[in-house]
Amino acid sequence: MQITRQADYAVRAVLHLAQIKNGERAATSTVAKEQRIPPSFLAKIISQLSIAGLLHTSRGARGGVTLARDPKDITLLEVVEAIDGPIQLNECVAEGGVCSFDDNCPIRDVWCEAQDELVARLKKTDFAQLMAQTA
Amino acid sequence: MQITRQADYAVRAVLHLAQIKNGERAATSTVAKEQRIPPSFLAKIISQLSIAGLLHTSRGARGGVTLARDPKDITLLEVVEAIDGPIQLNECVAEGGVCSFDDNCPIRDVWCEAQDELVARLKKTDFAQLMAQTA
DNA sequence: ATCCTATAGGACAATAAAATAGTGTTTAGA
DNA sequence: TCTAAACACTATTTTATTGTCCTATAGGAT
Repeated sequence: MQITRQADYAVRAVLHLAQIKNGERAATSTVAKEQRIPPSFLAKIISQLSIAGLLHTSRGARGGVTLARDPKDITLLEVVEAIDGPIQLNECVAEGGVCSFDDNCPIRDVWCEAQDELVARLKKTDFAQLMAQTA
Repeated sequence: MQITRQADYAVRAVLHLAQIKNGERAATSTVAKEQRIPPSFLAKIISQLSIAGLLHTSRGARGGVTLARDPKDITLLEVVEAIDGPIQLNECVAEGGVCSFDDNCPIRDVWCEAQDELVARLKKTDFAQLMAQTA
């Protein structure tokens, strides 16, 4: 019942990028150092975030990473789900509906509700808000 | 970001016991069969729930398991935490405060809030409520 | 007393997932 | 063209999860 280290790193990395003025590029290695993330681990995370369309990367000398959108248009939920996949508090709470019990299983219901609440909260939290709190 | 199978099994087992009239004892093997839980796995789960004080066990012939309290006095949170340990959405959200960053880390804050909300919901859900929904 | 049944609990196996390291390739700016 | 940086793999290490199995032990019932 915890997000992975990867997702936490991803959130910190995105917040770091959001805090750079003028949307300048930052090297993965720099982000890694400042956020204390194992560099080669962060590389993979950056890659996934890029595939998810959350940030742009550019290769070559003076290359680096930037946010693909305005911080206020990136939600915590997007970043977490890009890394950890969709949030699912219990196995039976899935699209396919793998629950082998009743359709009106009370256990499934309560997890669905709790999950919806959590997802809603993460969805309404964007990175502009997170930045504001630091200052 | 998911409760373990163990915790899910525990919840189903407790709900099963709650549904037995007159608080009669049920054998672990019976519960296992009806809830489709691997029997020897359930034995260990039952043991943990017993240590946590959520249910009473009695050995010997015609022994079995009963709830230690009224279903309405057992919360979903208690059962889940008895098995999975305290709910912690992110590593930095812990008692010791292992977060190596600022005290006012915005990331930590948002996870704390989301976690509090989730915990509150699980705490206010008791097994009498869950039973009511089945009927 | 002595069966018989059911919990208690430890050892251990099989996956699975998470976290990290490493290595070479490709790209593009200076 | 040299170099810095992302990219794409692969491998390794560690830890958690999900079980199984086996033996001990307690306690009713006869």
